[in-house]
Amino acid sequence: MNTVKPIANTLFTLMQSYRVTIRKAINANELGLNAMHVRCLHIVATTQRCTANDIVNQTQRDKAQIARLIKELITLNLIVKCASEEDKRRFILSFTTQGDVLFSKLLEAEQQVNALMCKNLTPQQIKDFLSVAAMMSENLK
Amino acid sequence: MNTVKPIANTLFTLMQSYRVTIRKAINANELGLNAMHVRCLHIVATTQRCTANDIVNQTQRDKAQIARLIKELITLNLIVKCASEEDKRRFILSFTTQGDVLFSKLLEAEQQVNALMCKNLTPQQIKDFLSVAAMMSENLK
DNA sequence: CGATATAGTTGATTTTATCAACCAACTCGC
DNA sequence: GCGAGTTGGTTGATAAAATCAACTATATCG
Repeated sequence: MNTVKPIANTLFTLMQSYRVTIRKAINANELGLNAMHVRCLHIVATTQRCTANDIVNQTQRDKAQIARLIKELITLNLIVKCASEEDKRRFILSFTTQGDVLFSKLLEAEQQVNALMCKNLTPQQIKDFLSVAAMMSENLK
Repeated sequence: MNTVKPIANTLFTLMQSYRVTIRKAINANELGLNAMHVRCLHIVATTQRCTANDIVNQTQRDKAQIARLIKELITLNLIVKCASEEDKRRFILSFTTQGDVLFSKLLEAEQQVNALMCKNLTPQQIKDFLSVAAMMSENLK
């Protein structure tokens, strides 16, 4: 029986270590944040006038799940929603001051983990790595 | 607000594409197999005299979850368990003929996806990619 | 030999995700 | 302008996945 170890195993191991390290760094357990919460925060941070629908589209997840995640983030006082002037059905999501603080902490943790990951690697190695990964991703579309 | 895009995003996108492509290739939905089933199959295939406890240790998951996954794989007639002679508490897991067939199909699908991922990349690029990934993983330990 | 540890099983519960239905607001063709 | 169809978001119900807890049989060790 062929037991060749595919590329995915290597990447899986890497992503698993990454997740564990980040969660520890932002105290995710105590804050009650899971991976999807974090992904939502990233999207709120990077999408102009972010709506629930933007998150649905970018995560390819169910509307109900996203609505619940948003509600939880609002309850945690990390984001607020205000009515859109252009379309009364939609709400614009933005960070609270507390949310800003937490997201900054998250970014800092991510950058520290990035730096740790890249120890003993040259900028060229990292650049090559990223471009290969991007091409692989593109090859799968 | 700093919105630097970390390495993890690139990898996340790649892993997501990989998962979707593999699942399609082995008809995971029809077979009722999820990612954890597949991981268990991989571990059964690569671990001599594999026991439930081996899977628990390698996946760092709860005993109950692994027991249930194993039970499901047995129900699907993909694996069997027989008593260990050395220790009456444990069972040795192995593939059925049908399980062999499915796992071969899984490996083939993985190799095809690997090949697709690596299109237009040189062996050296892939080798570098893997060694960088492995070093990153090692850096996070 | 008895206390403690371990492998596996199962019940109960929690967490996460999905399906379904709904309402308000918007769009578009007539 | 109007009505049928579409869209954005909410909530109930349900399914799937994961975790916690308790247990029994077996093994280990002082």
